[in-house]
Amino acid sequence: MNKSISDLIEEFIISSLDDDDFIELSRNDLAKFFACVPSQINYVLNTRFTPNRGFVIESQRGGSGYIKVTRMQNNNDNYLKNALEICRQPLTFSAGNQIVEQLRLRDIVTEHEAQLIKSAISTKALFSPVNTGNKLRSNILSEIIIELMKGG
Amino acid sequence: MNKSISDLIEEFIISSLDDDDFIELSRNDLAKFFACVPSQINYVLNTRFTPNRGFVIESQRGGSGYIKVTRMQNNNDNYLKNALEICRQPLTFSAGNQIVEQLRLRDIVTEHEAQLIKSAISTKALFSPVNTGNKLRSNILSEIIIELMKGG
DNA sequence: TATCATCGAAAGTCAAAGATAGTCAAACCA
DNA sequence: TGGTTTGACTATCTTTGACTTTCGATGATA
Repeated sequence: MNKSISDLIEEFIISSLDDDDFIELSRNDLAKFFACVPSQINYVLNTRFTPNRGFVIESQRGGSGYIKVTRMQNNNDNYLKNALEICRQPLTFSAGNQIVEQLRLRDIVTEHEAQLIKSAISTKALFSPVNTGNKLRSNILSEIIIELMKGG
Repeated sequence: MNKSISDLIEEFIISSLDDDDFIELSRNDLAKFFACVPSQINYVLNTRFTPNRGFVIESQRGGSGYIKVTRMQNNNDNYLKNALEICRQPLTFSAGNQIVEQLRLRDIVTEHEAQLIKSAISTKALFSPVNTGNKLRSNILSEIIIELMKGG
């Protein structure tokens, strides 16, 4: 089989993950190493290192920027996979809550964590006349903080 | 990870705050020590030693000028009230994150909880072409589940 | 001696330049 | 025809430097 550059880049990243659960790369260096354009690194990450396949990508731009690839440890958990699938559809408050309760029952989250998540997805948190991302964020954080104020 | 000069300056200041609740520095001396221009010190202070992160900066110009960095230590109840106040305004991702980091620093939430909250208010979670509440809810839950899949 | 002008030594501001990474669509190829 | 490759354009974070503001010290003068 003739491997594409993308295949080689994929292999390189996967073998780098042998030792640790995550690696940090420089997009530009990696592109130079494989003699490709930098955006091809993004292509590989977007097509092969998805949450579905058990990876999480984080990055930072600017001076001393980086791309961090993390291998998930729990991505084989069938319930989580399933829940993620369900979350591709819109969820009512009640449906969302049921998922959170399942997470709790299976001990994937603590009681406290479950409460926080419920606050984050409560109708009140997600309601806003002006639905800008930033306003939603402050709404959600407000509800979480109110939950935290309950003490514990 | 390749640290930027700004990262190093941040670390230096934070470790200087290990012993005391405040330090006084000379902007010029610090700049010389890190072989950078003086205004880079301001950059670090403005981006990393913000009130949201729990620091107060005072300074004096002129002959015997100085910069004083103080670590805030009001109690957690006050902090929560204060944070709730801040949340009445829209928050950028970075501003939201700083609040979550404070919650962590003050041991109001665990590391795991902090990660979950960050997922909930991430740009990706709050982005949706159709900003209905239900769609947002499933977005947020997706990001949280992906975070849970990372394991730990 | 009291006051005031001046000067030098800080720190502050802000915008441009530099260094990364991200997006997206066209072109390419198997 | 669908997955790859490319590159132009964009977004974000850092570094730099020219210009501004403030403060204390010093010296001149009434």
